[in-house]
Amino acid sequence: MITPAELLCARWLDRSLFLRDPRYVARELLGKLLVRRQTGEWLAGRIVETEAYLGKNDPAAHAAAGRTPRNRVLFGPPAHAYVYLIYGNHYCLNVSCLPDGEAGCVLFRALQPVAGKDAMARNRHLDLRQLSGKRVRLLTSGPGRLTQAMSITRLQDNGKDLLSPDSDLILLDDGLRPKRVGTSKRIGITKAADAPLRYFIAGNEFVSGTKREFAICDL
DNA sequence: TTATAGATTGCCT
DNA sequence: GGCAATCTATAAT
Repeated sequence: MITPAELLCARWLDRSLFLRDPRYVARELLGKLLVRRQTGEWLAGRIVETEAYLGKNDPAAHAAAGRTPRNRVLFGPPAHAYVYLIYGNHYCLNVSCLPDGEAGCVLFRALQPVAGKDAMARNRHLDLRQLSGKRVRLLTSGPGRLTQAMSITRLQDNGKDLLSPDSDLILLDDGLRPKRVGTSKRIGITKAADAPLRYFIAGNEFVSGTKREFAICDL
């Protein structure tokens, strides 16, 4: 866990990072902080697992079908939140990449809680006292879990600039760098299922889908 | 207008 | 490991 003072010292990310290819951004975001600034308490999680979704050449990407009302954020300026409902139950959070007009994004698949754990547990309707050992993973391990923990919804958050000082949902860098990064196929998709576009901090207990095959990336 | 699949999760055996 | 829950974008009538 990190203190509110430490969070205030964390740096903003440079928007130019998000102009780059989602595969690069997905790796670069590992170790960074996703922060919900709400009155009373800040919630923050370290990004430990991501997936890259490309443009029209990636059949698994929402952008593959071209611009629609749902995916318009993907075609907009970089570093904005793309939030959508999946399976009628869960929200997924992505950040847009590449210049305005070009689609591409990174999906946030898992966070390690670093601040506001109590609020996260409340948002998840879980009792923190019962989350001993490996069960803490239930807080933020998985794309639907982390959005619920951070109370991210399409109505509230879709289209928000994640680098704006006015935003209540932002990305920060506290200087931590992952020691080892793993890569594997993306999880839960049927099209382009073999592309190795998932990235995670190797060994981190909040990473989802651990029993699958992976390789260690060069940093 | 109706049908279907989906970047998931949680509860069941 | 199997499968229901629950909504909606998109495809098929």
